[in-house]
This record gives sequence, structure tokens and C-alpha cells, in this order.
Amino acid sequence: MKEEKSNNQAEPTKGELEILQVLWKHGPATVRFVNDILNVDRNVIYTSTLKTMQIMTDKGMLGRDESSMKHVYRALLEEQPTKGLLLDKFMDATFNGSAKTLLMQLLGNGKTSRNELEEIKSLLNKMENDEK
Amino acid sequence: MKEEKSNNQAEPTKGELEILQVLWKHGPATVRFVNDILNVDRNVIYTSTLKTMQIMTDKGMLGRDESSMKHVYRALLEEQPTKGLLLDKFMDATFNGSAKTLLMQLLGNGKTSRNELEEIKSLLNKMENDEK
DNA sequence: CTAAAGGTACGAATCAATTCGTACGAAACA
DNA sequence: TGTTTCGTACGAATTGATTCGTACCTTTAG
Repeated sequence: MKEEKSNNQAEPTKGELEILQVLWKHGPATVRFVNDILNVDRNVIYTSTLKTMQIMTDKGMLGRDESSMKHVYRALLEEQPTKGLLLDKFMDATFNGSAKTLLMQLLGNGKTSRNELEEIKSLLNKMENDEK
Repeated sequence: MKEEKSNNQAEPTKGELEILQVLWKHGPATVRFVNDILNVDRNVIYTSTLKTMQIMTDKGMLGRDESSMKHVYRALLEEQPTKGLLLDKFMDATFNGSAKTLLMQLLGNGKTSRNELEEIKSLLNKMENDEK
């Protein structure tokens, strides 16, 4: 039986992630809609977005409703688990898998505001309580 | 005057990062040494590692001492700033630039130990004091 | 001196992601 | 009823990273 690489966790590429972010944020949408959003930030040609979304559909990352001529795509990958997986991979590759090291880099780079620091701290406290 | 893309921050690829990690950890080294370390985890042929390191040298990421036949390479990119840059990019692409969201994902995925949580908390406290 | 071992240089094949041109069908509209 | 507009399908070019074969030079062992 041929091995159908469908099994383990799907890892979207950078471009695929952009599309997923749009669908996660706005819900099911047409290629036109997604492409318009992408074009706010950078220049993408319609058929490029279309092609990518078709490939993602083949990969099982997206599903689509073809009942209308304007196909409506939806994300099949869930937001949380997908981002979690990406974070894990990134943490492994860059910080040797250490959450602490990543954190120190994140908090030490001066880009995290005082305000965010406070929110994070209270989040940590909350977590400890919940865990009890 | 031709634009020499030398300007802005260098972004190592995944493969390049592996090599940088070795050099950051062990200091200047020959291709042979780096390749041996890489081969602990996966299978890479010597000339592949060589080629990549040569390309990295062209890109200005590595420097090398050619005085001996066995060239000795060293990282020109600094560890902290480079990882910081990668983290920023990743955070932008995946968490819309929000450190808080990234943190919540990181702490919420159950992979961060109770112990690490404590360390992180004390780190946060220390930061607040230093900042004062 | 000669052969084997270990280096570097470098062109080219490969692979995946991305971009894009073109063909063609359906719908809107003048 | 054209004809223009909007959509999908799909092959192919492009791009960047990576891998690898081969040529060739230097050192070392015999």
C-alpha cells in the first residue's frame, strides 16, 4: 500500500501561513477576497494566490465549497495547534528547544512594552492558580 | 552605483542556522569539524557542508582563515542579534507581532515545565527592578 | 618517488515554493 | 446577441536553498 503522506501534522510554508491567517481571521472566503487582503501589504497577482490555495487544497490544508462558481475556501488546519507546531519547530531550530532561552531573548530585546510585561506576569500568575 | 544587498540584517536559512549554531557553540572550526557535528543528527555529505559554508562566506555571514590548507571558519553574525531578528520575523509572521500572543501559546501548550515557569517569573521580576 | 587520504573549488542536478501566462468557461451588461 | 469582465485550471518559468559529482591540489604514509 502506497504511503499517503497525509498522516502527521501539516506544516504550512510562509506563503501558506499568510493565507491561513486571513481565513482564520475572516472565516471562509473566496480567492478574490483573500487576494485583496494580501495586497494590502504586498503585491500578489490573483492567479498566484489562486494557485497557492489550490495547492493547499490538494495538501488538505483547505477545503472548498464549489457549489457556486466562486469557490469558497475554508481553513481545515486549526489555528492554535498549527501555530503551536510552528512555534515548537522554531524553538527547536533557533533556541535549542528551550522556552526559557526564547523568553529571555523575547523580553530582552526591548521591543516588549512595559505594558505587555505586566500582562504577561498576570498571565503567569493566573496559570499557576489554574494549575493548582 | 549598483545596489550591494549587503546593507540590512542578514537572515540565515534553516541550514545556515545549523552551521552557525555549531560555530557559536564551539568557536572557529574547520568544515570537517562542523560536518562531523551535523552528522550526529542527520546525514550530510562533506562537500554539501563545504559548499554551504562557502556560500555563507560569500554572503558575509562567515569569515575564514586561509593561512592553513584547512581553512578555519568563524561566525561573523553575532548570536544574540541574529536570533533576535529571527524571533522578530517569526513573531510577525505567526503571531502578528504580538509577544503576548506568542507567550500565551508557548506557556499554554503544556510543554513548558512548572520549573521553567518559575524561572521565567523570577526573570520578569528581575527585569522590572533593573528597569526602574 | 608514488599512492592514498584528505582538502578546496565549482558547475550542475534536484527540490520545493512561488509566480505568472494563457486558455477557456460563465456571467453581466450594453 | 455580442463583448467585456470575472472566475477556474493548469503548465511552465523562476527563484532560492541544498545536494552532490568531479577535478584537482597538498600532505602523508609506505
